[in-house]
Amino acid sequence: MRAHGTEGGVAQAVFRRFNALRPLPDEDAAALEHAILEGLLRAGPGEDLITEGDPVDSVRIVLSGWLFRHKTLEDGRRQIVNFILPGETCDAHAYLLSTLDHSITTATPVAYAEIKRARFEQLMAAHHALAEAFMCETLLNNAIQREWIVNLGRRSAFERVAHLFCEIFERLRPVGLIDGNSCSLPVTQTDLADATGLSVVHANRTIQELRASGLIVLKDRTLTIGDLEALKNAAMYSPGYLRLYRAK
Amino acid sequence: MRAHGTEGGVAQAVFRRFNALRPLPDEDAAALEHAILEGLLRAGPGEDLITEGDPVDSVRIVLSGWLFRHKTLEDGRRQIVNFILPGETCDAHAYLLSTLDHSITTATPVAYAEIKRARFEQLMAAHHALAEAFMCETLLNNAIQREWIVNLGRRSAFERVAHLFCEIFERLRPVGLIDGNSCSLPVTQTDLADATGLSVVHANRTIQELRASGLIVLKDRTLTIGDLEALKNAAMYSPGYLRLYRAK
DNA sequence: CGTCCGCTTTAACATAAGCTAATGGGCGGC
DNA sequence: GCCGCCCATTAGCTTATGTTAAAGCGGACG
Repeated sequence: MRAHGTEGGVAQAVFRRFNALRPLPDEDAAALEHAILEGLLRAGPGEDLITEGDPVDSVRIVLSGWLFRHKTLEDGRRQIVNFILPGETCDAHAYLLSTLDHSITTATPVAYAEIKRARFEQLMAAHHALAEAFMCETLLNNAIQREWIVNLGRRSAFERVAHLFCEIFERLRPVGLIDGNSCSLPVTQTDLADATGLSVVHANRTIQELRASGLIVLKDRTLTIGDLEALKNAAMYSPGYLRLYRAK
Repeated sequence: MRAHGTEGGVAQAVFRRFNALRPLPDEDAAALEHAILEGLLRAGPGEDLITEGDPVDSVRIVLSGWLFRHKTLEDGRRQIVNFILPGETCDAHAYLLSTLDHSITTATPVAYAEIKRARFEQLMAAHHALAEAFMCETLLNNAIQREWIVNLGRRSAFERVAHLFCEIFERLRPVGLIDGNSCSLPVTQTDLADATGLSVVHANRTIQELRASGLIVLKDRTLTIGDLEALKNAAMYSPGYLRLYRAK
């Protein structure tokens, strides 16, 4: 399994992430941890956590495993709209709009915590820094989605896939899920195609191209990036939008 | 929400919009109106309100006019990431992340209100419903951006442009800016191309196609949609993500 | 009252990416 | 140990969209 570095309980990824995004006072962190421990759940791979149009009345925080948000057109065309990585929150505040406009499906086995709306709101009211941190989580998610729009609208297939790999790598870094220059990439090429707006065939061609140019190794669901700067250049990746600074 | 938005105050669009999205108690509406009136500003067309990387320390609410959010790659490729229409908020809470990850530029003359961070936070603290309403504003913006990702990733040029037109029409409706089956569309075809991830030439071809199929008339910056249902079908538009219900 | 300029439109050609289909490889079930 | 299934890969062909270039068009302005 993954070597998680320092000991830190099931919610370690969550706190590493908040630490990189917006550090929490001890007291607030403790309150959140408490709430998380109350609502631990698990899901297998390929499970729908929530489906487009479903009512939302809780907040889910991912402790381990990958999920993705996606929407599907009537005729079956599917677009993955974001990945949800360990430490990230599925739908902070989403209950305010009653229903979700997209579906969330697990890519791997997932451990997560479910906090009911009332409990969550009580927590936010009592802990201002926590409320701000979750707000930041939502804003960051927003920023990532904007970058995806740029990716789909203005980057070539090659750049798109390269960009996605850079982003995932940088998002896994603060939660301690990269190992040297490698990280796990537990999704199929079909998923990558649906995330980059490409056909599976072309996604595969593009990955071959990335391999051929020596920028990546992708084998056994493990991504290795020899020269991250080179990959970022190839992707026209401009740092900053992720705002995950204080990471160690 | 009695007097606010019903008569022609400057902030009418704002209150109509909140009324459709998440109605405000009179008291909260009054407090917001007060804050808006304190910070009235204007900008000409083609002005950058804020540029990628700039620090943010206020919230801007658009009273009239169009703007767009955009990001530009090093080599000049530009992607419009969203339009900001009358009644919408530029960057609620964005100050939490210190700087903005994209630029905001006016497409037309714009009237807006600027509320300083401290003032805004004080307002949110004192008026819970207002805080929730702005939260909804952010969430809705998020939902729109997800739909744009689907648009760019999985819809054809024809569907994309059709979809954008449907969305704009539906977003203008609750603020009272549609007139029968027409609305203003004060942007160039270059802008439409940058919003749909197309080249200008192809955007133009696509608009011709939409005209030829009788779905739209676009002339003098005015968009007319003869049969909105037909256009929605052509666009594979699925309602719901906008959540602008209670509109009259 | 002509010229410049920004925007739209058209044309001709180039190419990135889609589609269909077939093959191969690994792995679990029987 | 063989079968079937999911996933990755390759090939061959089609097409949607990009690119470059040039022309039309109306308004602003001197």
